[in-house]
Amino acid sequence: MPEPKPKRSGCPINLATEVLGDGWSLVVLRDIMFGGRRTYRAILTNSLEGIATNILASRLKQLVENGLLTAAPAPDHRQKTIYSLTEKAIALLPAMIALGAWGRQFLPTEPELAIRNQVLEEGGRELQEAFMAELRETHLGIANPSSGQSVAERLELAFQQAKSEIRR
Amino acid sequence: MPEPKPKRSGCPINLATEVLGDGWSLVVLRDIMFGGRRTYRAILTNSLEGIATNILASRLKQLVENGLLTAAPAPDHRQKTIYSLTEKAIALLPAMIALGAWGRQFLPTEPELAIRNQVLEEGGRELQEAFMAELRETHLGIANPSSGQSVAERLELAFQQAKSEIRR
DNA sequence: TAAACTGCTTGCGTTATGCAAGTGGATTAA
DNA sequence: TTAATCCACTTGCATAACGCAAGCAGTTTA
Repeated sequence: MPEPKPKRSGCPINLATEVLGDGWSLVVLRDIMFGGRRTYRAILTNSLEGIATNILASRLKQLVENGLLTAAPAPDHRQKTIYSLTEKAIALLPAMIALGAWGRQFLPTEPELAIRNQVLEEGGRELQEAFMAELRETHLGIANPSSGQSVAERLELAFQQAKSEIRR
Repeated sequence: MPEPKPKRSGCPINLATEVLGDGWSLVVLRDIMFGGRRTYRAILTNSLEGIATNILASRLKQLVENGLLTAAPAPDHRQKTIYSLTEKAIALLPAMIALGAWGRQFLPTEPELAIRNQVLEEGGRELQEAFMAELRETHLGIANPSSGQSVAERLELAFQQAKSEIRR
């Protein structure tokens, strides 16, 4: 059995850094959380930043080991692996939104790539909770009683609108 | 003149990761922001995680290059460098609090190291704003009209209380 | 039965990290 | 005045991580 490697310290910021403090973990989680990618191939071929195959494999493995993802074979294709967010990963949403809001304010973001984050930030705690409930339904199978247009749909719509506005 | 190196993408999460996505940047910022360290030596000798000298030097340089810190010689000691947070770094506070809250919930944090984060999270937006105003006064020289006990003092008090409670 | 798809692994060169020691200027104490 | 200490690093070197391109083995589809 793999014993947990010793932690540098018990400070929450440090521990979060030890889990997520590399160049790819948050980007992979973003693609699963906001982009709806569920497989190695889906992440790889749609990767905006061009993640390398070995890096993606190692990150997925690490995220599973750290309890942020679970892996299960696809029902229709034994070799295909479906990755699901855990509650631990879904609970990262507020931090990701805060980090994205900071990025939008201080870093040279592109509007159509920032729009999902903007919608979620402006939607406040209510919209964030609704999105987390959707993620829990999609990834954990926890029934979500909310009705009407899903947050995921709203995000996708905003993204498409932003894209078309930029093209003209 | 140093031309900016090409970004992997204009996504806010990715850009934030490119700036902060390593094992030390957030930890150094934490020590300056919450620990009140202002010099290389102060960070190094109090480092909970035992940062190496060359890594600290390279991170400080990087953080200055990325506009999160400014460096100025100390008035009493020409060789001593005082680092100050920029507005860009102070604006990271909400994200750091959110990340710390996540760490407290899902990672094996130690109570006395988590208490500052907890106080700030439970204090809500109001306390966060008050602390940011204090940081702006301390690091940017922007007058802070607020009176009474400072947030920094409250955090320190909570930390000392947590420490003494643990020792018995 | 072959082609395409699946999730990887492997080799290899480059870059980053980590440890220990050293450097050189500034300040302080005897 | 001189020695010790403080200050912010740098340097050398070993190890680990990253990044690119290619390859691989099982699965499914045409």
